[in-house]
Amino acid sequence: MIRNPALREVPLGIQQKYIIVTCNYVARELGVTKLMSVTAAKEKCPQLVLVKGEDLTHYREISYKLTELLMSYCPLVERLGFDENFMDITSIVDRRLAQMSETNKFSFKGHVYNRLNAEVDASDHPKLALGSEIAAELREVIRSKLGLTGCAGIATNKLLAKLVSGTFKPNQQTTLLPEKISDIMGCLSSLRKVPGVGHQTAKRLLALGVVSVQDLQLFPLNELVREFGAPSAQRLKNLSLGVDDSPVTATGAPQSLSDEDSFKKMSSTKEVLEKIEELLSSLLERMHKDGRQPQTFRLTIRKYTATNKWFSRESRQCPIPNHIGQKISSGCSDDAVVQLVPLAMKLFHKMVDSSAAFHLTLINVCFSNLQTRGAATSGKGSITSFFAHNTSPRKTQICSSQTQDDSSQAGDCLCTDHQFITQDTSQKTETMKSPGSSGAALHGYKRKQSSVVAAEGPLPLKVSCSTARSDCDETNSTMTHRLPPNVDPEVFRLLPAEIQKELLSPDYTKSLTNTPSSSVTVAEVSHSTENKTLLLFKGSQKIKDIKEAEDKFDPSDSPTSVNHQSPLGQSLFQEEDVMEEERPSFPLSPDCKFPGNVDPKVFSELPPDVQRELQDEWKQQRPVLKMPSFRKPGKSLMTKDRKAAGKSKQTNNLFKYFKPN
DNA sequence: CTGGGCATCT
DNA sequence: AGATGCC
Repeated sequence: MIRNPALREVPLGIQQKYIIVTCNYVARELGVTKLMSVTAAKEKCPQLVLVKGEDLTHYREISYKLTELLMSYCPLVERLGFDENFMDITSIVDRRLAQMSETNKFSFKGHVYNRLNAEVDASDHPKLALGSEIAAELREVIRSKLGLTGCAGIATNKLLAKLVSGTFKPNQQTTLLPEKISDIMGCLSSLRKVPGVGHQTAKRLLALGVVSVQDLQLFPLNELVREFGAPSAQRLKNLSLGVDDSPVTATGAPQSLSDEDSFKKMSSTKEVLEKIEELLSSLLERMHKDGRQPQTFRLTIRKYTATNKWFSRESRQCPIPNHIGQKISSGCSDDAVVQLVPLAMKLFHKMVDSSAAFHLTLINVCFSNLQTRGAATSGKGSITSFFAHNTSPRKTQICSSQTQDDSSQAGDCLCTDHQFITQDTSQKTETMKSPGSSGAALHGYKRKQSSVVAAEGPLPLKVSCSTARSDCDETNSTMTHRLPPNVDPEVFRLLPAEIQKELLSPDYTKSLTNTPSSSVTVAEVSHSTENKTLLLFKGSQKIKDIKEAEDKFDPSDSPTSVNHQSPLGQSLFQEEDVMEEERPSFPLSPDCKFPGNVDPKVFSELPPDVQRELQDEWKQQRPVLKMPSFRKPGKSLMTKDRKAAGKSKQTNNLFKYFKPN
């Protein structure tokens, strides 16, 4: 509808193959629903206008624009699919609350679940009331800047925000008060309505006699544990009660890019090869725009079988040799296709015996293990990053609102190269996710290399972070006393700050297993307040021509200008700062022996065994410094620890050089 | 029971 | 690498 405003007034369906994947509200009023077959939809609504939607490019672009817009007001934005975003706006709420004078009056914007707005005393729920105001403001910004409308839910956790967001459907918002939690949970017509309870889970619950949400609320936990295991059992039970302690975690840039196509039948290798070429060339284009370098390639297929009709996909994956990876990120797409096709076919033949008949109904190509070029092979904990010329090792960053022993309430620390600007200079920012997700550049900024390489464990002290140097000083002066027993303090002091900090992180000090895995924890983000306010934006149908929207907002305005005018006030990002490219300041070495950012001189001075490890890694034979897929804060620490312990052999040997002889 | 993505857990 | 879940 944005691309063709005339479509706004007609019943419109978006078609992928034989399915209407979604449709506008005009069509819905005429009986068209999502996921309806094209024939059924045409029957119901002969005037239905169809637009092909297999190519997601436009949707993806708008989707990320929206996420980035939200992120400019608050970095804690978590994407859920292309059209939903969770936001933890606690910090904005608290700031407003603090700035508010006694005389200010509260009021809820939009609906309040199961209450008549007029009867609600907003001062009973000041934070949620402010949340509803912020939601209204954000929705207005989204409308004026992007031309999108949508719903929002305001509640005390993600589950509830999501559930309540849909209560008043097109383009409205609803706030859920704590005293209405049981109402909204009890109203759910089936367990399947609970986000997190999918088909399989619902089936298993049904086998236990659990049908409704109420059944689950009352079902004995120990029996649930028997079926699902303790963590899942507790999670399910919590969900049924409207309890959800999962934090909003900044999604950052995607961890994989893929492209796929489905079809009725494909049965020759020639067709397969051509399809793979086609998919690869479009995927490579996206990959190039992303700027990161994939380390892994995966091919997925779906075979037609009578018994296993439509589901069950199988896949094979392999590492991408470095010389090919370079071509991908440098934009030699044609070369890359040529090099990748044989790789893909190899994987294909691992799954399909082409001497016999076969019948495929889907092919998917995927790049994953995406590495930012500045960070070389192993973002955090990487030795390799310290070989870069001209680029000081990146600052670690972290930080949460309110760690346990953070004495100054507003003094949360952030360490990044781009400083995020806030009006309140004492207030810094939040956890970002991965190397490469540099705030404003989640998607498609070519060679937008984040300077954030490492996120690290919670340090129970403040770390000043304006420069690497002061970082280092601070570390030296305040932390050496916590060294593990087998570490020589002399050696320690000579290390770069990042390594120092990592050695001091709980993973090291606890187990000495030398894991490079990061240990950002859940706690900082989610335990910060008792009354977390979360927003969910859902759906978006457009109301205005995008051109109109741009007219309304002076296009010459820098993106920041709206922030100055907006009552939301302080954007955390100074656009110039964010957009400013950090040029890869090291040239790509013509010498293929080393990755482009490795100084041969430094390399030659390394101990032979470390040299060998690194070379092995570069050759992709033995990923000694295999980058742990970045762990989001907030997931099971158990899992992380187990992984770390189990993988200690694969991590680098740096640690042994600290044992004093 | 169809469609093109994504993520997380095992 | 598969299963599951979300949009």
